[in-house]
Amino acid sequence: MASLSANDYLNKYFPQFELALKEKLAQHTSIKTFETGELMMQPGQYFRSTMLVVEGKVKLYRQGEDGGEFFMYYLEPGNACALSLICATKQETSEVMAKAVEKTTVLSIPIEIMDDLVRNYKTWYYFTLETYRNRFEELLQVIDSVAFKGLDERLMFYLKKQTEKLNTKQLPLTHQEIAADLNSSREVISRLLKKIEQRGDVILHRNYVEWLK
Amino acid sequence: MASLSANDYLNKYFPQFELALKEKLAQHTSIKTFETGELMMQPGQYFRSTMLVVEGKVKLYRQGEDGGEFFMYYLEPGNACALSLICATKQETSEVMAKAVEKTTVLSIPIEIMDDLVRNYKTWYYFTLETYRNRFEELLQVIDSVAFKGLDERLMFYLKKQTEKLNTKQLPLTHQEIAADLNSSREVISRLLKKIEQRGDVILHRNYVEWLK
DNA sequence: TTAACGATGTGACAAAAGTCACCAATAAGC
DNA sequence: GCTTATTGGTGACTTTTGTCACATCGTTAA
Repeated sequence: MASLSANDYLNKYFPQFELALKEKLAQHTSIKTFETGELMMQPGQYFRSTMLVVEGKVKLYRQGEDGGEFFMYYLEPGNACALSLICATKQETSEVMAKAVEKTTVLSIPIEIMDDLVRNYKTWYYFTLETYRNRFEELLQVIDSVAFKGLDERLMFYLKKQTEKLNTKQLPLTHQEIAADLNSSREVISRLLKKIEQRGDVILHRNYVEWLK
Repeated sequence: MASLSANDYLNKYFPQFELALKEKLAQHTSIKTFETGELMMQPGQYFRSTMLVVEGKVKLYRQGEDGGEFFMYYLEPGNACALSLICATKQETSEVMAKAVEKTTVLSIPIEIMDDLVRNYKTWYYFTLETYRNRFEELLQVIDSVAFKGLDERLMFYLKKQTEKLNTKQLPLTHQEIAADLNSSREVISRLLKKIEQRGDVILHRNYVEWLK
């Protein structure tokens, strides 16, 4: 992966930004990278900047008191972290975990210019609204699946979302990892996957699950 | 309840708004009322305006495909509907149900002036951020309780929240209503309440539950 | 007063999900 | 090669939650 400038990234992943906004951002952002597996955000942490993802993939999840995890959604190039937008502006702490699941590059925008951005750049304002809205809707979907559906349906929903986001039908997930994301147990997931395999919707392999739909 | 003007309401429930903003809003908002039980928002509906709650109480909940309900949170005087803020601006449809649980009055702000507001009134901009943030956090709490906790703990969490929001320890809720809000069944809730009563945390009465903590 | 209705209590059973114990297959390191 | 760790499969059992059937108790309306 060649090393791009902030400007290159903005043109590639944020083409909707008006020219003046891109120039402004190029001047004031710094580029940061995170290694695979690195924690980018955790409860209690303060933000001095907000982040635009431009390479890699970030997994957002909630952590329970008992240490259990609960997957919410991924951020990809072109996305911003809604929470960092809010928390940076308000100087409050975040409530979720964010982990780089691939080598990830972000543009880091200092909070000092956030006021200026939202006030003077219409495309930025719309971008933040869009971001809030999308994350809100993702959360609503998550709530739906937990509130109204059994684990079998949630598993299907999860696998479907993974194929979309990971952009492959060979999902590189162990049963243990799936169980963690859904806050369930490995045995239960194994059994449900078997059922789904017998229905013909997936084929199980070692270390990956093949989605057939 | 005496009939107040938009200006009165703004001074009472939105004192943090700068003077110029209050004047602007007073000029452009209309006052709407909803009767107890009236639906204010439902999936698929478009918004031509956003709403500031100034009297009453609004219940926001998600509706499942099978018709089941799932309570998310209440809006009270001084709150805005985060979704109407987003949806009005973006001209997209909402995804949740909102119902007035008391006679409710709102200030209705036409979308035409939203751009102006966020751009030229700093206190408005902060207010919207605060609104997003609060709703986001409430959703995260809801997710937590469903993802990590059993029905007994969720029930406790629910009752506690109700005492805070309804501002009374005599919760005017039937077991049936509680079951609906938690998307469970009446018998299960009755049994769990009995257990909680035996622990000494509540006393059960006909048509209401007394919270003792 | 009485019939009807809504709210609640409860036992019996079913279904879903979690837990425990253990085994088998594969991969990785030495 | 052998050993070990990881991954996945499975049966037996428990706990939690949902469902069904029915009883009881107040309240309300005719």
